[in-house]
Amino acid sequence: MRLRDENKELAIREKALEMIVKEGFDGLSMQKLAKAAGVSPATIYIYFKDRDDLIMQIFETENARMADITLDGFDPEMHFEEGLRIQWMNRARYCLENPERMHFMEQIRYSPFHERLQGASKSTFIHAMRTWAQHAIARGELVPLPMEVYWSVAFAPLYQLVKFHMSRQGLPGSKKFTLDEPIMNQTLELVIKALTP
Amino acid sequence: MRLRDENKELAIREKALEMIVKEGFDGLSMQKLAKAAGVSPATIYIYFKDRDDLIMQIFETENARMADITLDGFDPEMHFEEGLRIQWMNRARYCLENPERMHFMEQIRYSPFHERLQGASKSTFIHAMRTWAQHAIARGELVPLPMEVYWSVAFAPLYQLVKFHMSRQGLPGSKKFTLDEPIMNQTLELVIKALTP
DNA sequence: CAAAAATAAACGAACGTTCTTTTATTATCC
DNA sequence: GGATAATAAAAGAACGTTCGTTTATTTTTG
Repeated sequence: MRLRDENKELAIREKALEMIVKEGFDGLSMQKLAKAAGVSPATIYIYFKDRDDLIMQIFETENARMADITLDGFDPEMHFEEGLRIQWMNRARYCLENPERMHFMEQIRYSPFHERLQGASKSTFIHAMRTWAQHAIARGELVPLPMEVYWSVAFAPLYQLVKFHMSRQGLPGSKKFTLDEPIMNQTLELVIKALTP
Repeated sequence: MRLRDENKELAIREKALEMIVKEGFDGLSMQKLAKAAGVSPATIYIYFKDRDDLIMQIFETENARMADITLDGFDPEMHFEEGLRIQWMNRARYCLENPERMHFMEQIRYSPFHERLQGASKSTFIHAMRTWAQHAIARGELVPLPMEVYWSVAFAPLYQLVKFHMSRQGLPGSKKFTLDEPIMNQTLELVIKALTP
């Protein structure tokens, strides 16, 4: 029996992600992907059921990677401000060090694929975030809010900053925008001001 | 000479938008679109140069519509809080009344199409926003900030709320989330707290 | 009737996927 | 321990279909 060459699967995954980011979903064709990854089209179907399965599997992998990085050094028992700061740093690190993967995730998130994947998301991650917020509220470090309101204020500004950074031009008419640590801290202070009693 | 039937062009645009929202970019085929719009495939090419041109023209139209609604009742000379409140209401109104169009815009915004369209965006809109913010800073109603930081805190939370609303489920594990006026005001208050001195 | 809109039909190219064959690797046997 | 059978990976070529677009023709209307 012949063993699978895991480099092949990896090459397929990486090239597929790259093609989607560069050319969008209609830019990902199985034959072009096979050529780019240096395999036969049929080989792709050894590792993945079909085109959709390929895309979904890549998404799952990236989702897990993102969750891992986000929770690095984080503890749900942390004080609110410390936890928020760690999460911002972790998320920013992921986004800035993996711009291509980040772009892929966003493209999925706003495509019809996403609703097919909603249920599969890691609930342990969400659970950790939820208990952390609840503890912070109980300790009086965070104003009591519906989770969605809290989440929107706490993290959406960060992702908007990342988007400005990745578009390499900020708002039209501005000079180029770079998301550095002073900018991030400045924004984080505003968010903390909004969320602490 | 025969005149163009503007209903045909409209039908093409509407059906194209609908198909992209429902099935993504690879779900938009010219032949299926022609059938859906009740015209011949060749007719589409009377109104649009090619597939890309069709998508871009729809985007331009929707962009203009969005900017119009956003600026409804808005004046760059307004006080900061009043201006922000009007903009939030306008944007929310657009998003909630046109979920399909909103979804289309987001799909474009996160696709490779978007970078081809960056330059074409309405600069009068951005200009109005910029002078409004600058006046507010001069009057001491708004803390001085880089435009990107300000924008991220001022509007990103609203769009995140809209996204929760449109996904019809909020955060995993929560009950269904509906963006109503109390929720919006509550979030807006937090944002104002962050941005005012 | 002139001219542009609108169509039906067709073009080659590219699509996702599969069929058939070959290649590489492990386990088995003498 | 070398030959060989067994098996799955991998490849190449091809499948029928659908793609975006165009051509040739007809229909409509100023």
